[in-house]
Amino acid sequence: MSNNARFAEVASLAGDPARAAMLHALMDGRALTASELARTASITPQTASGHLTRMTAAGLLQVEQQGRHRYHRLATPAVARMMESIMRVASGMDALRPPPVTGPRDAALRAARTCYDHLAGSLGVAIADALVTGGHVELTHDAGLVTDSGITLFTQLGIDAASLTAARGNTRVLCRPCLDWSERRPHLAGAIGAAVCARSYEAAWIRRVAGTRAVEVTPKGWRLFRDTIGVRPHSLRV
Amino acid sequence: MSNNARFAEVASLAGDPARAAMLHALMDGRALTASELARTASITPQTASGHLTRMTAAGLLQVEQQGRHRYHRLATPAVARMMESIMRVASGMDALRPPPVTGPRDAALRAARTCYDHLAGSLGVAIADALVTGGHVELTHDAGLVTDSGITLFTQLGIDAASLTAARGNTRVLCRPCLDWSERRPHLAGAIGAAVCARSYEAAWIRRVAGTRAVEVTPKGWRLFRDTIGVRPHSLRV
DNA sequence: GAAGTGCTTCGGTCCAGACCGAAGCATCCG
DNA sequence: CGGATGCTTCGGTCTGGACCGAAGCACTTC
Repeated sequence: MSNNARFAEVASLAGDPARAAMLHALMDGRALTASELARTASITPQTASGHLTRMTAAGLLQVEQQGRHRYHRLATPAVARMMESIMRVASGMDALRPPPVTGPRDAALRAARTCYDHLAGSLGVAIADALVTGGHVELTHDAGLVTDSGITLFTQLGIDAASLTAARGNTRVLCRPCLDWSERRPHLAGAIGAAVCARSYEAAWIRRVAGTRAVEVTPKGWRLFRDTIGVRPHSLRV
Repeated sequence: MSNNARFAEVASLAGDPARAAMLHALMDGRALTASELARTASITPQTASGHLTRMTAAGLLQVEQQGRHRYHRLATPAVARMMESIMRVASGMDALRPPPVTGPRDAALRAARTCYDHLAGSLGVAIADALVTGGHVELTHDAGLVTDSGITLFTQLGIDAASLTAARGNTRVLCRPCLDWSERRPHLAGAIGAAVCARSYEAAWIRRVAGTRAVEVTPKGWRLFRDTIGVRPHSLRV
């Protein structure tokens, strides 16, 4: 199959509303069963099965059999990044068009959600802002860098930032900015973003809201984000 | 229209072979006429016209009337990034599957091409490698950083790297790595990548190959890439 | 073994949309 | 002005694929 045909196949797989809904449901990195996915997409199991088979064959999904359940997850982080980049175009971020009217159903998602493996939404942006303001991270739309003071802070949070220098003799801890489709400003992604998110679950600073990508911040989490990271409450729209 | 519907619309626009071909033809950042795009997609002008209207309405393309020609270009860099990220998934980079067999028609593209606003392919990767080896750039899969020696080198090449520090009181010049779908390794993107590419055209180190995204390196360019940047010829597959 | 649950395969319906021919507007040129 | 060129709109055909009901298969539980 030619490059162009493979490209079109992948894009068109993401381009069906039912499949898009299923892919979105998987954007938090968890693995869901076929029936759960069918429900979120509001289609019958047999229709969902067809979709899932095609997406797995094309390399978008990975499936794992467990008893009589089949758990589906995004095959690679690259798929999550692709979803993000499509969302960004779809949200018309760069257009002059006014921001879309948002229903109340989106509120929780806009406040705080996961973006595959890191935090996004108002919370994600506020954390990134606080880190920049505190001089712990330098961030452009292209890339990001953890400063020495940042390494200290992350260590204090229980994240071994220094070990994330990664590959090819780098001395600096770099991180990836990810443009937030709801906030239209960058938040922290990459290895550091993933580590912050993982640690936040582990230490119970945040917890999942059942059935969505939204997360909620625990009282303990509020204190920590405010006192240790320096998140300004008024910068959050919750 | 709901978020999910807008997402699906954008993805499905990219998911038609004819439209995908047109979008690919625009990936070098130039603006092409409707008939040129119709030809590259092997469809009639009236069919192309419909496609172009839809893509423009959805914010994927921007159109500029000039006499009786209508020039179409990608609306924003975000669209180009979206295309890249879909290509990456489509190329199955992360899968264990062996690299796809490539026809001779791809050879020029694989050797050197533009990726919207920067250099990619074997050439792009070789330049990135040389910069890393020379200690001019630090690069992970997440982000990149131009070192002091890099700033000196870029200045010497006629690129004012220091002015690219960008926004929010950053002191460091950061850059974005972009995973190459043909080489499966990162090359230099972001502001620095774009500046290198633009300067390369300006100084005639490279030139476009008519009708494709492929570029060819001029003799002058070979010398410069080898002697000044330190590109090792054997690392290029041309 | 029998019954229940999760998932897939098969068969058939139905519709969105990709496509082209023909015709209609613009714009440019002689 | 008249003819050529670039692009769009209109009308009609046709196919891919999304969808569901029914049936079949796999696994689990009683």
